[in-house]
Amino acid sequence: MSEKLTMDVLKQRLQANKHKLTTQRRTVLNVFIEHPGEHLSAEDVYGLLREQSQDIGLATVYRSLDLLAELGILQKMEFGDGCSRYEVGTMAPDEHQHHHMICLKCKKVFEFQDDLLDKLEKDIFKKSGFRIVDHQAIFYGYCKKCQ
Amino acid sequence: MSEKLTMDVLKQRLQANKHKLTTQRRTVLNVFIEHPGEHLSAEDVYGLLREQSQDIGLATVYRSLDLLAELGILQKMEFGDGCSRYEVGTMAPDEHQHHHMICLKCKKVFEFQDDLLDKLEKDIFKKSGFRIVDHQAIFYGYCKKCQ
DNA sequence: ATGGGTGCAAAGGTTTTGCACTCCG
DNA sequence: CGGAGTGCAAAACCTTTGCACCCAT
Repeated sequence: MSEKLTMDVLKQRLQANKHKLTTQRRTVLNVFIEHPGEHLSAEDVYGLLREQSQDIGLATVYRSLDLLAELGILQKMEFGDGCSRYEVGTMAPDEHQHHHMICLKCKKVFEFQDDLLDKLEKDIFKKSGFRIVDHQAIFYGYCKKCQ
Repeated sequence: MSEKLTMDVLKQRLQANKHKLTTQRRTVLNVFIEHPGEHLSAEDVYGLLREQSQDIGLATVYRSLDLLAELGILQKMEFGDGCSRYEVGTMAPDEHQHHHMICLKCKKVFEFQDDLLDKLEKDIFKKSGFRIVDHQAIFYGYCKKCQ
């Protein structure tokens, strides 16, 4: 069962880990709530906040993204474009995952729902004893329009 | 059928793409032949070459790695540790893939043979029309020793 | 011989860090 | 209040680039 992402979740997880609920952390999370399904870099978040005339330092954006990822609220990912990107995580650990597909021509990011990787993870544990807690899968190719 | 990685493969692929076979490119490839199964960064390769008293510039290492990846000889990957890493690719495009598992405690990289992702790729194409040509899957967790 | 390749150093881009100041709990 | 969090600028990285020189073809 998925828990919806709200400011309460943030507050709750911050407190549980003895962190403070600051304006900046709330503002950063809010950007992700306002931009569902996007894969934002630190610079993206910083830019969006400055557009909203929100006063925040770039270093704080980096620190907030790190923390939110650590708390499991955001998921960090590398698309190989030179910067880390973040999106709202699945809140629930055993939920179906979505994977990312990047079109090599138009550079757009597509998503695909799937639970095949769950099966693969169980396989890996059975055969090697490696216990997986997270994963990242990126597929490169050509989207319907570009191929 | 897999083609073994040799200097001949390098020579052949360079010529096919109108590039020159230089000492530096041979030396870089040689590092990977001497270090099978490792995931080397540009700095790693540079360091290993300097240990061997091979005279090469860091920029050239970067350029060679880029080129070798472009030629399909090396595979570029991001483990999220701040730099790109490379390893010898599968030479054959439709061969079984191996995935990477990174232990969050000891930071070691483990590998796992599997062809489940082939199935997933076919699935994706069928359902979304996205044609996949490459992928990267990384699993984070705890290895047998560390959990 | 000639143009691609190299080495060096400088520049570029992303992320981290030191430190004084701020403000949440 | 006190210490975690912030902002700023500097530093730390990784990677790319400009340019003069070199050397495979």
